[in-house]
Amino acid sequence: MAPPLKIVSWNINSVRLRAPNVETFVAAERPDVVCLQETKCQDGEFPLKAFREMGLPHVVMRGQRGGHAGVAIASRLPLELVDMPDLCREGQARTIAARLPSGLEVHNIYLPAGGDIPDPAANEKFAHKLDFLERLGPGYKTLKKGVKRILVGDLNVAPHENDVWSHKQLLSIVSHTPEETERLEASRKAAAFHDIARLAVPETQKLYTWWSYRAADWAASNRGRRLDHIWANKAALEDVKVESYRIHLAWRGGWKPSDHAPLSVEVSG
DNA sequence: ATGGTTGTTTAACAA
Repeated sequence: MAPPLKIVSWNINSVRLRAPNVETFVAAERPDVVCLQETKCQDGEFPLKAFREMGLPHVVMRGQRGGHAGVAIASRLPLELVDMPDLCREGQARTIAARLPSGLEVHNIYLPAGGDIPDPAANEKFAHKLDFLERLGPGYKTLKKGVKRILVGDLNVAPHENDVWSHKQLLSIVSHTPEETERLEASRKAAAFHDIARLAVPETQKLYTWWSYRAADWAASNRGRRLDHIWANKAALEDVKVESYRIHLAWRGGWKPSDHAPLSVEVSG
């Protein structure tokens, strides 16, 4: 039987600065596919050589000018770009998808953070975030059925009560408002995706993937949020078995860490 | 209740 396929999602917050972090992570965890968000570099600036040396020579990427956003998929196996739904009305570099030799599609999304004020009338960035969330469900509904798809990324929404350190205190904080959490769940269900984290870990258990840089001691205060996600559709779950789901906390610490920890899922079959 | 940090690109902006 073939060994499991290990897929990672990581908001790296500048891939040029943190290529060494990716390198130590890849050496320790040996993932087959690494999906990155907030690469913050244009395509010509991507550290391809470092990824080749990590054993991830196949890279598809989408960067933009100005040092914002940017997504990439790096893989041990060959990748073939596939079309994605049009989710970003601003045309930013927030989505990329590729097909593996097995036919499994990996979709990588960096959803807008949405600014600080949770009011679409007062905050254009929040309006954009809600629009992106609303496009997600219908966008995926139009894609061909029966294709195995795994969707990963920094979706910048913590949907459940135990996806944040304090449900009550975060209800009016962007990332956990009902406007966002309801849209995310509605879109996920409309697109027939399953939330791998909550298949693997009961909803009663706290799960975080992001901790603010602004805390004096992020681990001690542990005021985290689960902003990063791994979803799988029915076709994928019928074909493969989820062997593990992990949040790699160690990489939130160490040398110049991203404010997001990497997530991994192993699928076999 | 407020401010706290980081990265990119150059004083401001996004997160």
